[in-house]
Amino acid sequence: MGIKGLNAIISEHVPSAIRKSDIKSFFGRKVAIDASMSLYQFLIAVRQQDGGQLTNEAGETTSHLMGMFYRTLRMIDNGIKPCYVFDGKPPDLKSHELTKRSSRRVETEKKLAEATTELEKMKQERRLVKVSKEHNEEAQKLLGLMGIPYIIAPTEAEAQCAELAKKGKVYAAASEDMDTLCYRTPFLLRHLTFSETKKEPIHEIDTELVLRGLDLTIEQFVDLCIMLGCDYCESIRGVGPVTALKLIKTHGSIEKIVEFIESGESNNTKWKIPEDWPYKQARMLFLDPEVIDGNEINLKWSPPKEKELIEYLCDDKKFSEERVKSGISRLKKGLKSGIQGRLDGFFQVVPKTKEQLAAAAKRAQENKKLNKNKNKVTKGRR
DNA sequence: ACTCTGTCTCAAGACGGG
DNA sequence: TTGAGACAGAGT
DNA sequence: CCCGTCC
Repeated sequence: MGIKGLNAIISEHVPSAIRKSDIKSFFGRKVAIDASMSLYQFLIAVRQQDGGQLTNEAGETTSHLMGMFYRTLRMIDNGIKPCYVFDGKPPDLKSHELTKRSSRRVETEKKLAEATTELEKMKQERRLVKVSKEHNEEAQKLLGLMGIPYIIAPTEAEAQCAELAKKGKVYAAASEDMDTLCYRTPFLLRHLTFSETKKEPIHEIDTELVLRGLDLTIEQFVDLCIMLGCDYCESIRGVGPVTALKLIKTHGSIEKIVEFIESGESNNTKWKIPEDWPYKQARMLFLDPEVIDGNEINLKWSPPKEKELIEYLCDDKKFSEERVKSGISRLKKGLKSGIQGRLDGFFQVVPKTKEQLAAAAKRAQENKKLNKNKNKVTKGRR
């Protein structure tokens, strides 16, 4: 999941592509969210003292519903209209990664069985967390009752989120996952959820500014990400972020880099290109992912189905009726104020004038130089 | 001196009462 | 699981 | 802010 060290590269080389802002500045915006990723976080994080998940009387897990319900409310309160995107089938290339993960699971299961202390059991249990079909379906049911739209992506949710943003159906993709940039989402929002309450402001990453700032085409950027390390294939051992960027800059593509290394010109014997390296397929998964055409998608935010929502959450899942009812009124209120929401699409399709883009790129370049000069700066805290 | 690797750590949600 | 940050150690 | 509760 994600691209290793990409965040660090962007912060260092193109800090101006990351705009930091308050959640309020997204009022009226629509955003696409990777649902499966959220569910995973909730399942891991929403726990009780004893480390167990929240459940109803029948012992069915409710952590994911809890998280999804309140996080969604929180966004609605702030005038943000979320659309959730669920993962479809993972692409074949990911199966290597996935089998690795499942063999790790088997080991963890063994350790769990052998675990003696409660603490040890808890630790292993957390590692075993997986988003099941049921979790996904329950979350979809919840969203349906809340009147929040969702989409089931053909493959990767991130790719579909980016597609929605590209076609102006939403303003941005909201995710912690940097690989959303590889799908060329106009904007990526990080920390959208835990701003306000927590420390960090929301980071809004502008993909075009990243490309211009690094002076790479999208193809080169994707190649860079593959070399940094992605989910789809190996990277070249011994080549870290610094070298990867240098190589892409001087050679322009992985093809050329492979040629360069194999020809021996690099007078560097240690770098080993992975065998049968499927970087071309990986590249295509980023450049041309399987998605539903955004133009065919019509996102609708509807009033909540009050009675059924109470039945589902309170009767079935044992949520507090008082809280759910208050949630319902928050939903209705948020929906009303959202009617005159911003027209995300309009400004996206014809994004910025050339002048604006050029000015922004220039700023990025200048920033880059500045940053280079003050080597070893203490990381800005706040 | 620089870069990369490996190993360690920690936290991960949302909310509110005190 | 991820990601980040910190740090040690090895290779160039 | 800390720390317990939510289910």
